[in-house]
Amino acid sequence: MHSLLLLPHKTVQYQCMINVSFPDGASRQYESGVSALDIAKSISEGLARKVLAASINNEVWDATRPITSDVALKLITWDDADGKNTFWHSSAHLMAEAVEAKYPGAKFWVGPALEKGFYYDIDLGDYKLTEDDLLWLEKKMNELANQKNGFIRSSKSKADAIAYFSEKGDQYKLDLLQNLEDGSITFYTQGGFTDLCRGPHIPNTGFIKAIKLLSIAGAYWKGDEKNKQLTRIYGITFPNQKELDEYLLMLEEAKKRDHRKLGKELGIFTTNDDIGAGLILWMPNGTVIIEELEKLAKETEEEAGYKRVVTPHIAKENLYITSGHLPYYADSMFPPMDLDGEKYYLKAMNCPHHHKIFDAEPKSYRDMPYRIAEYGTCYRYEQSGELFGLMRVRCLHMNDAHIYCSKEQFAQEFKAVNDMYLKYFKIFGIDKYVMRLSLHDPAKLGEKYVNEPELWLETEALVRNVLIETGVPFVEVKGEGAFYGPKIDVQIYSAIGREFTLATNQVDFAQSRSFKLSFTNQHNEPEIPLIIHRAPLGTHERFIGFLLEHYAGKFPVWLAPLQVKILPISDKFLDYAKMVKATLRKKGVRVEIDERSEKIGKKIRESELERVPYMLVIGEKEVAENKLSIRRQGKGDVGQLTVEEFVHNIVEEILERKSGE
RNA sequence: GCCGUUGUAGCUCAGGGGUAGAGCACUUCCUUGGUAGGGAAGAGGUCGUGAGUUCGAUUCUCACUAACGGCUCCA
Repeated sequence: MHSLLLLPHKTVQYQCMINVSFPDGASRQYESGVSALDIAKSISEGLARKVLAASINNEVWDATRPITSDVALKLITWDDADGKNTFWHSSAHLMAEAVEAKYPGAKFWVGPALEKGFYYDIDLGDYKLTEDDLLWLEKKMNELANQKNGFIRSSKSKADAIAYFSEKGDQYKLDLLQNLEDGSITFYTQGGFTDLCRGPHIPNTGFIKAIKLLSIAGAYWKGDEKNKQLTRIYGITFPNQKELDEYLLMLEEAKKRDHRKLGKELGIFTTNDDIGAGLILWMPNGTVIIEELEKLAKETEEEAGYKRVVTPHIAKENLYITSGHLPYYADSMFPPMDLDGEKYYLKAMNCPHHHKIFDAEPKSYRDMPYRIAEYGTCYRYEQSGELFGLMRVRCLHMNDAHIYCSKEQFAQEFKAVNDMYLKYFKIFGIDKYVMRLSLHDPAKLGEKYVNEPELWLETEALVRNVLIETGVPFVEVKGEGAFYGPKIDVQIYSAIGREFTLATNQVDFAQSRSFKLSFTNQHNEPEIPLIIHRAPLGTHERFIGFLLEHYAGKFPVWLAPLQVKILPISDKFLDYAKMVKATLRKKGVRVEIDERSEKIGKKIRESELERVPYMLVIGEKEVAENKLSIRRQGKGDVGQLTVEEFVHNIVEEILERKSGE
């Protein structure tokens, strides 16, 4: 279809040959003006059918774009990230074409590819898009895809482009054009739709074989909430129906381990309209997990030389003026209670309270590092639309601690904290996370970040070094630091793919000064301490939300709300069951008996669904042999043990906090 | 907070201008059964809250509230 010989304008280039080298080191000669797709065809038709784009000297190009100089070429298919990217971005154009067909006059902002799928932000005027419209659009997209329309690239001068969109009255594309340089402006047309676009695109729409439009959302133009809200349509496409089906199935599976669903099913937490949005009621099963986590934290922190403190949930306004939180975060705090002319705030963080404890008694270098820890209850007035299950709430219990140390002690202390994180992650088997070194944004000094450019750079270097020494891979992100210093954030993803900070380890070079904190050093001089804010287990809310999804509700034995369920086959064996229960209870094991007169099959089914790690089946045989039939959740019958053996095993499993896998 | 969707029994959901239904769970009875649902009967709902339209609203309209999908935000 795109045979070189059928393109007469290329005949002038016939004499000129170019050298194309391939990833395997081979190279071949082609006529100048050849496209990557032509080259693929010259290798095999089958390959050509799979080529979505091409990497030309490490730049992704349209597979159909003529190549006129010596290049290093790599053909890009669906198996490459760039291939999917090109495919999904092209799908966004296809969707835009369908949208324009239904709503002539729709104005388009941007339509990028995502990690999974794509979206397009569109101004539909007063029209409100419905779910039914999505079905119509899907159908239209399939129809347009079947037309196998090529994505045709063309260049335009900036003046022409401006004229084109001025006539269309498209202020969005005109805005995009402002930042583009003349000579680099390209348009792509497929079928009846033309869009300003840098590309690249797949050869034609026919590659898109399976289409699903997922959701409609509002999105502020340019991500600024002061701007108009555009309509955003999310979708995903695949080169075949099978992959789409698999993807949709995977989405459904992910929803099954959503912590909100599991939290309800397993009796972990609830909320109530009369109490308020984002205010979590921990039910008995959730409370067991909270207490186990606190036990772990207390043991770990005690061993690491922390002392525990307890502080009230409210404080006077002046505290937050001193801390500097109020000007930055007043909107995120519950409004103050005004009492006798004095304003009291619910605390949104524990730091200022802890600073006052540090300051309560004079400190010398002998007291340093001074480490104080608290599972502190904080209240944050998150905007209503931001609340999300356990992950984003208005009352949270933070695994907080503050370490006050000298500059010399800092690196060691910071590293010890980092090591504590890694220790925890090993216990929980957490491996899918990203360590993020969150830095300040120099452009926002004095606005979002305390105006101490040198201290920023100095502490950022200290933190970076700790990360390098630890050997954990990390990414650096500007503009994510706290207002008082850089930090390491541990980023995780919820079952439905949302990103959250699970834990955080922060440096603070500012608040010591605000609070006039100091200690007397070896030279009998006052010295300002550095402060480390750390929360390796984050908050109970977010951490347990994460754990629910991480374990899909199947907690390891030490965390499981109910660890053992005894299932007598009939009530004739209740006495033996009660004896076993008492033995386990004495060892601190959380155990219950299912005394109902139900069949064993039903008792097993329900215990399995409750995710009880161990089920003990007791019948005539067990009583006669003084044994237990053990069933492990998810694994079925695992054989018989004596009561003593089982107790020994489970106690060890709990004490060592074994992962159970 | 913004855009959109939703709110019916403890849970999952059907229904619809004439005050409501299923399955599971629950209670009682029968059943005493060996590794993922034994049988029967019963009880349970101001249809999220408030107002409006109507002879009549759970159903239509509006406001509020909460949840959900996003955006923005996230100490």
